[in-house]
Amino acid sequence: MSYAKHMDSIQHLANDLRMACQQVSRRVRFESGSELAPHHASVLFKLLDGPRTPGELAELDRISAPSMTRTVNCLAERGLVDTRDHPSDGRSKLVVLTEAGRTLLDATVQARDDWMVRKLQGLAKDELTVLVEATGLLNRVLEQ
Amino acid sequence: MSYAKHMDSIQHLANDLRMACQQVSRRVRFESGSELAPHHASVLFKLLDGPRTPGELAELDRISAPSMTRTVNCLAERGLVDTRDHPSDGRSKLVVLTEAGRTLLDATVQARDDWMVRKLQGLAKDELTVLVEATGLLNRVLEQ
DNA sequence: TATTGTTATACTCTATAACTATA
DNA sequence: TATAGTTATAGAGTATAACAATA
Repeated sequence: MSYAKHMDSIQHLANDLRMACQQVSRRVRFESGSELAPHHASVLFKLLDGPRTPGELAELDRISAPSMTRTVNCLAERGLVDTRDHPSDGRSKLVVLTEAGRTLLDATVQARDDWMVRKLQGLAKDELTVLVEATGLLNRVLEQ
Repeated sequence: MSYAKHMDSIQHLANDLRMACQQVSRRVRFESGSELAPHHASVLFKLLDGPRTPGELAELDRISAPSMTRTVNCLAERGLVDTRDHPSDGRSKLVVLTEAGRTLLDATVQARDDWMVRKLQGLAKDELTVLVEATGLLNRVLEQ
């Protein structure tokens, strides 16, 4: 395979793989029937590892601080998060996942995974093996 | 491999693969620097194959007809689409991509593909082969 | 009478600017 | 003086309900 052709095939792969990933991402949201808006789910996910300040959450989701204030208030009213005083900075606070928040998040993850499992169920074992390897590769390139 | 273990591995794969696809989808949007909002890009993409009525566009993107009216008006003001009379239905119209719309869309696709190419560039040939096969499998399961 | 698209209106998420409290 | 978060206000995208024109 020539250098040029190799490059060309990378570009084709880049386009096809990107579009396939975007399709999966879009359809899992539409078709898994979540009760959780994307930006709400996104915040709750980030609280799984532990408490975060509103500022951290805003930066992680690339939205403004006032927008995150609103989102956190909304999640708190729904009982999905609580806020605590920050242990070392009196200006700040910590947002933590409640039991209800964790339960709803678990259900959301499960619904999305169920959708994906249904899609994968028709595949042969060697095809699943290819996807396992591909997932590892994707995670590796995403670290860049 | 037992049945139970096989099922378990499918669930793990489903979760890992879904999250990897969502990461790709999210990061390609954030990091490829598009001038085109997602819902605008989505409409322009659907016009690549040919003209569509506003109703068709609304249904394809799962938004209401009034929302699509607004989006089409906005795209028309930016010169990215034009509207024509529908040839056989006087109530309807056809939305068509302009030359400027096609140019911007091409640039958007190229920026996203370039992002993906950069991610893939460190991989070996056999790893790229795995991703080519995986892409085919993803497209197959997405047809379901 | 049913359907396509638009207008009227309202709600949500986003942003920037101005403000309060603390570092 | 700088920083974390909130409040005030506005813009954009979405929705439902009511309306116009055509099938």
